[in-house]
Amino acid sequence: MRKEKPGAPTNRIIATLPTTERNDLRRRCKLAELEPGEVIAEPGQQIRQVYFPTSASISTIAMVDGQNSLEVSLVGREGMYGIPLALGVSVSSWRATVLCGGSALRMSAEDFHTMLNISPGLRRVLQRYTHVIVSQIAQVAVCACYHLVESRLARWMLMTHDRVSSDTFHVTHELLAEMLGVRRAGVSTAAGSLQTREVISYTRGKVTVLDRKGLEAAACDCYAASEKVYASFLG
Amino acid sequence: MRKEKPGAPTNRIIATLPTTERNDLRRRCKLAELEPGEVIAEPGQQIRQVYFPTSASISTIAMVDGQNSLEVSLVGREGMYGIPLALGVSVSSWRATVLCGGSALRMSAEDFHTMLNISPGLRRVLQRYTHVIVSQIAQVAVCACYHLVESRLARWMLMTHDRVSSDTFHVTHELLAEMLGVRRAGVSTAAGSLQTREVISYTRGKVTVLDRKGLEAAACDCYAASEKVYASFLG
DNA sequence: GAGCTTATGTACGCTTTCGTACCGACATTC
DNA sequence: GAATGTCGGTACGAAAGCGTACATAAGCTC
Repeated sequence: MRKEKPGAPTNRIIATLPTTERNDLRRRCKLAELEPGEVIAEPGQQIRQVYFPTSASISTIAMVDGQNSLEVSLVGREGMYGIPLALGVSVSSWRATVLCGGSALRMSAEDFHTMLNISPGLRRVLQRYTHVIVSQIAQVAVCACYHLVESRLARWMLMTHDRVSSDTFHVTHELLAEMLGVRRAGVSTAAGSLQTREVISYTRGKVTVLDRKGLEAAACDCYAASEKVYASFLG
Repeated sequence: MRKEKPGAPTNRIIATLPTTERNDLRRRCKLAELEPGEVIAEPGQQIRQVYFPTSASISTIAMVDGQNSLEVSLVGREGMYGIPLALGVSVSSWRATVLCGGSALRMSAEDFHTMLNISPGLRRVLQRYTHVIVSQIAQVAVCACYHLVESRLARWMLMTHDRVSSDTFHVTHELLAEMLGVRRAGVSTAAGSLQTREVISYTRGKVTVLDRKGLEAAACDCYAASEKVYASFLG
């Protein structure tokens, strides 16, 4: 395992662990460089690895009726991909893909089970993280049901902005449409509106957040609600 | 505790436990009669009791923007209300109300924690049940995003039909509208269409399922998907 | 720098649902 | 059996988003 430089990005789940358990876990991890678009899991397939992103972000997307889709959760360095394994389930319900490339600590399913057995701290933090994920998925449901595309887009931008620590990231309208469960043309219109107000700039898949406050104003309350849940249970 | 008659309705979570653990759990439960409309939990409040319905059904509803709402899960005798406690979280994110009156086994939060400590079988089945709930909430999100009111209504009817073992149950259009996240008038139209086709009959809050197959045909694939998840992990 | 691919902007008519309102039917209470 | 409250059917224009299509523009390959 490569040694991280001091001040290097860390995963916040791992950061909560007591030193011994953290070292046990790190020893079983490999540092992986994830490429955007890389598929980590497909619905119905076995989950063979868990991921603790340190700078990458991973999107989990439910597939619907063979053609539609909806992002149900977004994992950055605040979380982990592989929760079903912690619940005694080894198959993935959803597709998981790398959204923003970057690094992540990766561990085999076997080592993960070993860690769950020997690390009470890991069990505890993952229980709470599961609760956060449940809340977030419910928030996705509510948001998809009630809020306008533009607000939902702003929320998505904010969540990604929090998860990758850069004002710039890559994602096309096409991909956003798949995640938000709307038409590509709908994303273009909403993004155009945010651009006109100089809240973001957008060129060929490269988004830059220009005005974070403006973005927060454009988003629905779902963003604040989600952040509050995270802060309460994992802050 | 009242003794149940042989053949009396049982809770399916409890039914999976080995005899000793099941008896331990039963000893800590009281049989409660739940009235329709009774509020079991409010968002932000402590969860003081967990419920294992044996014939009642409990609806958990996320509140949005102070006026709107959406049902995120439906608990009948196949499940339990109180999952957050098993994840180390003691406050409820959602409102929980009794939908169809009936009986449930009720246990205090303290006893529930004791049971989690002494019963590996309970821990295991509740982990799997948590996974099922996560999948169902994601299905709600997808369904709210993509499917028509009439299909969603049919799905809801099917899920309730499965959970209370009777072809007749009580629920007003008003309440259905709150659960599906649509207008009351929208529910009336959709229900009217199902009535015209003699799939259900509806009079002043009393629904009767006349044609189960017809209802399945009217529902979206979300129903089948949810049932499949349940069968795989708790069947 | 020509040609191709990918990404974005924009337009059109159509469908669904929304917000709101009103009315009739039924149930309960006095 | 009259009054009151609840429940359900229906109507209307307005809004949002859909499916689709086409054009422009930016990057990539050769």
